[in-house]
Amino acid sequence: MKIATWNINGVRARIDVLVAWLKESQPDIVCLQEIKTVDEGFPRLEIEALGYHVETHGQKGFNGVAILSKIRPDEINRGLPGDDADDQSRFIEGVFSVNGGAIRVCSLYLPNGNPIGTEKFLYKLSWMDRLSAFAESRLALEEPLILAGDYNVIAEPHDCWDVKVWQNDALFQPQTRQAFRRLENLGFTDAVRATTDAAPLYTFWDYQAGCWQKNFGIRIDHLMLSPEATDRLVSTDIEKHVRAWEKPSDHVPVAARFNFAV
DNA sequence: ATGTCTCCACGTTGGAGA
Repeated sequence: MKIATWNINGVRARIDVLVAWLKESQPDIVCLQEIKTVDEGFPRLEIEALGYHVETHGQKGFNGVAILSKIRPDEINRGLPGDDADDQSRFIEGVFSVNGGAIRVCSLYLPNGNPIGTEKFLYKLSWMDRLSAFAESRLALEEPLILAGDYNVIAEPHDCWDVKVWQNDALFQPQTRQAFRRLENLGFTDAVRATTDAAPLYTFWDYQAGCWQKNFGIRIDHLMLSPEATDRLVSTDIEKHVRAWEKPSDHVPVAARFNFAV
């Protein structure tokens, strides 16, 4: 089973690229971020025509996440628990049946948090606290759980092209990296790092200043796996070639294969 | 340093967010 995450940067503007990629990559489950549309605006017919179920948690103009799946979800939960006043659409969870058991797949769009020293950075850190609490509660189920998405976290220095450029950015602050490590300390595994020692590896290249051409990228799109999911992990791919397509997202898909049987 | 995208709105251009 192939599970992928991709920050699509506007699904309405990117529908042709998304359809082309789905046909080529053939993922079983896709976590999308930054769909930038309300649920009614999602181009679901084009996706359903390829045999995918579509579950969205949209928002007008910004944010928005979705889960596309070849198999029908048994359950969908929208929104990250822990703050009823949070009205930003950044989290959706799907539960699927495989081998008679359940797997949980979450599509998350972690707040950017810039600039540091503002409410936006505090919101990022509190959102990460809520994510850790959610992850810890789900661990008790002892099920395969995949927390996939745009974390807006540069976890290690070799995950960016120049630490000097990022040292004052919310994505690389000590508090940000510490909060990310809390997930690892709970028992979650970074799927890409579990399957390769290669560095640098990037998943995002800014549209500006020729960053793609110069390979000035950062690795911020992650699949974090519970122990039960890590046990089933086979391989990962950062589908970098998609960044060179016409009208690309600034992020590329990141995929992991598991030996779950449907 | 701020070169590019996407989306929205008292829309045909500018601001916000990334």
